[in-house]
Amino acid sequence: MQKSTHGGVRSGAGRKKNSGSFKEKTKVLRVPLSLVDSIQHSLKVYRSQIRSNIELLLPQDSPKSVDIPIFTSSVQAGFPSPADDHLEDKLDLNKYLIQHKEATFFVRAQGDSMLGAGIHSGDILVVDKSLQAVSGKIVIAVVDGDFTVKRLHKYGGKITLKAENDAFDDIKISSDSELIIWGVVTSVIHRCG
Amino acid sequence: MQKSTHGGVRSGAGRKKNSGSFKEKTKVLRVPLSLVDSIQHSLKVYRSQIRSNIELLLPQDSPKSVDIPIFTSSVQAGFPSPADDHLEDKLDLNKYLIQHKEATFFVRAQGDSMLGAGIHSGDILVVDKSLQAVSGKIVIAVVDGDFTVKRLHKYGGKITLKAENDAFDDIKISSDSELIIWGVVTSVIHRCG
DNA sequence: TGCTTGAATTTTGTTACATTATTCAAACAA
DNA sequence: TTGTTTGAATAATGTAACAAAATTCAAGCA
Repeated sequence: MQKSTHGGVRSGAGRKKNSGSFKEKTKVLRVPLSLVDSIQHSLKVYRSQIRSNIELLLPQDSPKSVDIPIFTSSVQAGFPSPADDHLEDKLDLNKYLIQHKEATFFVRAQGDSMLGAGIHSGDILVVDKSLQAVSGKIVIAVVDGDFTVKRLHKYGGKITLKAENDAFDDIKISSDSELIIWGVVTSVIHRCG
Repeated sequence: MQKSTHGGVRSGAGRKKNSGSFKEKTKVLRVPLSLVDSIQHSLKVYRSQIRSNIELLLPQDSPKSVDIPIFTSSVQAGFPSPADDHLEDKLDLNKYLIQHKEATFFVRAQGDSMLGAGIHSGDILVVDKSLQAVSGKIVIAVVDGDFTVKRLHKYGGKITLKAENDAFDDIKISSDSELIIWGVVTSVIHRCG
């Protein structure tokens, strides 16, 4: 039997640090069983964000603690509550664009698949996670782990994510693909420059 | 040296199952460092809920919009016809009491410290977690791990949780006590029995 | 009868471990 | 030379194991 000689010392080889799905160190935590599912759901979404290189901007107000909301609506364990001072009567834009501060995020759009809907690459999308994702809305969705912005169509029990650009294909949601509606796009901020 | 004879078999002794702070089994999960803080914050709140034996009722999720006719006129000559589909003068209690469905919870009040504000023990409180906890609001707060319902007072940088009943003392928030504003009470449902 | 004590048992935060995934240069083939 | 294959090196990741702390309660004591 010929011994392969591919072997030998390979200094410099090996997996790189922070090459995991979170791109950072991890830690083990003990949590109650009833929260396991929702935490894991959140981790899955979080992973997708990172994988898709999504730039997530939280509504200004919580400057330092970048709290990614952990628990989605069905869980009662609380969100961090920013019980700050009140500012009031200023900056109408926030009030105008944001209905649910706790559920609103800004996402920078990538790609041109939604040009027809006025969404250019680089635009900032105002996303409300608390809105019902009804047919016809433009949604941020996670399909099989990948983030995408499309218009949601539900018809006859079939779900389709439609691109608003002929150069892009629609995404038909088959029964074995995984769809997570992450939020509904309520506004688009496009900067001319 | 006298050997104490307290020892010996003690069948039946030992810590009881599910006597931990979650009152259920736990599991270890590996999570990214950047989420550790917010998860632990949520766990702390969750623990407080359990410790205080809070009865948490989530808004009914899909009860098909419970429309109850409003009797606006002083003359209630007959019931409005249910066939009178075309809405407008109908009130959906859910819609009326709940502004942010994702952020709204019902909590059953315990104790009489807020009698003056019309909150009786056993009442159901509608709590909106997305509202700003400004001075003067009745809030659900977690003070050093304990749930409580009080009126929030901020004055000159000092925070006080005021009971609405002379038999109860106010809670002054010192700098080393921990205050988490859990939500703002928007309505009280009192059942006459 | 009531208080003290420590054995029994569980919780809980952390470490250890085994398996999997990833990376890359040496070895090989063209 | 240039590209491809291979497996050693290294890190991620889910789970098991562990130790320390917390809790419970009956035996022993006053």
